[in-house]
Amino acid sequence: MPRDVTLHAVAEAAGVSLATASRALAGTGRVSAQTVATVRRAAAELGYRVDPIARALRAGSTRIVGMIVPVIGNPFFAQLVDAVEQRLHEEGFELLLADSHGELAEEARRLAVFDDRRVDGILAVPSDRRRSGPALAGAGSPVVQVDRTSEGSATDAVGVDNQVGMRLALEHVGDRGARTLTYVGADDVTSNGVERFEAFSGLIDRMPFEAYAPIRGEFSVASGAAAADELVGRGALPDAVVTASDLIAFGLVARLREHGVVIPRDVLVTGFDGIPFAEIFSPGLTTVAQPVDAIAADAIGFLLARMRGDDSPVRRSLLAPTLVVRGSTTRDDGPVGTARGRSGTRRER
Amino acid sequence: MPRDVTLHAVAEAAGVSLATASRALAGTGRVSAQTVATVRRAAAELGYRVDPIARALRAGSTRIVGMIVPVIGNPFFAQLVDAVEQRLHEEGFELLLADSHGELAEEARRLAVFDDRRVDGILAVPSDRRRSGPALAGAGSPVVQVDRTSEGSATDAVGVDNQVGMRLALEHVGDRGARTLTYVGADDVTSNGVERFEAFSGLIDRMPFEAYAPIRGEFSVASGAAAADELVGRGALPDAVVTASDLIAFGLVARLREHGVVIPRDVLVTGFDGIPFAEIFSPGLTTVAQPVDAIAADAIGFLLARMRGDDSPVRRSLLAPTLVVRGSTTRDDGPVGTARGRSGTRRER
DNA sequence: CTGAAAGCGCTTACAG
DNA sequence: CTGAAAGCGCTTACAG
Repeated sequence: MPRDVTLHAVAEAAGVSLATASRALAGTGRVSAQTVATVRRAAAELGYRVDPIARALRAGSTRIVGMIVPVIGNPFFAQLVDAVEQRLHEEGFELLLADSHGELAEEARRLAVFDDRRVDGILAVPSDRRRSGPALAGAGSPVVQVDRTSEGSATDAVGVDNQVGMRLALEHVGDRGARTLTYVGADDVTSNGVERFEAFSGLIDRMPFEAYAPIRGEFSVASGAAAADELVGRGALPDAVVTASDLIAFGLVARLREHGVVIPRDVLVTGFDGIPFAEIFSPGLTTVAQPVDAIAADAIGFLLARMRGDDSPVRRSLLAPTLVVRGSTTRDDGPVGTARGRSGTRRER
Repeated sequence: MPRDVTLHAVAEAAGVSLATASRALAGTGRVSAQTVATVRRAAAELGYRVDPIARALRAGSTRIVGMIVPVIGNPFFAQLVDAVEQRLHEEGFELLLADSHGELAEEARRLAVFDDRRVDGILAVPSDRRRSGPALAGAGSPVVQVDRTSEGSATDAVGVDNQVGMRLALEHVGDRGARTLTYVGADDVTSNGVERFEAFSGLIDRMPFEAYAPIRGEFSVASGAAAADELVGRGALPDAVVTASDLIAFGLVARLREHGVVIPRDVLVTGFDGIPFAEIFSPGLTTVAQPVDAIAADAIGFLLARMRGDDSPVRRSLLAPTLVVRGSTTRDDGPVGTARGRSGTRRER
């Protein structure tokens, strides 16, 4: 369908040329205040809205930002997309959303489409720490990596400070009396998988804990459930399990329950992310909550700056998370430890 | 940044005109097989990809579908967006996502942007049954309403069969021995709020239940929690609470627990939607699961047909949900009812 | 079957 | 400060 009211109509109504009308509306170039007023009035009366397609073809800017996430079905990414969409819209941009489903090839394909579509910028949650780099580096518009990073693509990045997060979780379970710990997290495919594990490992050496062999899989409920089986199979349970995501913690707790292990009575459990569901989970999940809105704001701030041509050195913003304490680490009968000693309670199903 | 390889370059390499190159690539018009092959080879060698912006300006089609949801943070909509994005991509379309945050004005604004952007079609989850109509009816491209419907906009619609869903829930709790029921759902602002309530009301008259006064708020955890307070305040609890969404059920169960009411021992509870979280909730939530993939597929099917010019009568597709039985309605000690009689167990906090 | 030309609706040097 | 003109990269009548 043809446009109803074009710039041509506005120019005609205002009695000026197409060029002047364009400049008056855009507020660019030297145009008399008088002319600007006349043109703007005409545009308003006619209900003129610039055609983004024509502008994009000519000016090269689409005012669209592409965002690619591993999977929108993960509540954490849903929260992130929500925050991003809102802020982007405030800035006058639209969001083109793509889901890589964690697949590298799909990710590359979607990034290529972003290029074809001439998005002005890209927000990417890379699917693979070591292999997402090339596709990101090859993008035709500025890229900001969000939540996760990949090697080999020197772009701005915004994410949570995993070091701080892990320390919060560890100090908390320590305060609650835990002495033996098991880490349940994700493998080395993602930066968060690596960083959270390394943060845990580094901190544990300087703290009065005994750490059992870590279990590493994926950021998923299923993976947490598998970890529960593994833990129970080992025999002695730790005082606490520190996980790398809320989904993992959910799966872990749910499966431990089936094994007859009661949280927090038998084991303390912490999550990571702070998704809304952690609050209504039973028991409420103590978790390291990410400042999602701040992450979105910073990421978009970086992206807008790059889009304006900012060529300052690449920067990485690490935002501090906060600990939200709930039932999964708090028991009515006070801190664990003294009462239970260092050996975990063994529960058979 | 200027395009690297344009149609012009392809035409030159193939030794044909721009027009012929365009037709050969599009597979439109009469072009000799020989020419088509030559042009396609040249395009492949040069790595040519059509510029969607230029094509859109000229041809009017963007191959972008806009989708507006009340809030992507709601796991049900996240699931829906996930399914839609996947299918749309299979069909060669991109997804422009907008979030109305349940506000009518925002919804209208986002729909206007979709028009400006010349999306080829719109998938909408209307925020208001009675007031979203005009904005939808005024859209410049085909619209399919998904999950919810609004009055006054005669568009295709796809959603779950609420009648079937409610019947599944009611028959199930009946089988489990419940005789007294309370409905906890959403108000009249959305079509699902109305339909689920009316389905409940209509069915209850023909079934051997005694229904207590319904409680209606929003499709949210907070609303479910408030309903729990209300229920407990009334004194006698029903044998079962049938809710209109999983989020409501979560809030309800979590708050009832704080009041000392144990599910399913004291009250059976059912949800609606079938979001992934229902499975790991404790107790697992028995819920009416929506066929999300089928809903997405149907919606996109309708939309594509309209985009192709199909002008058959407006149709509405109602997809049957299925019941997923979990712990919130199943107790080890068998059906309720006989043991507990018709009066609900009263629990004080 | 193929090509020359117009044109989608803007923006932006280039003149004046 | 303002206008005439070119052109972004395609598609599509219109001729032939």
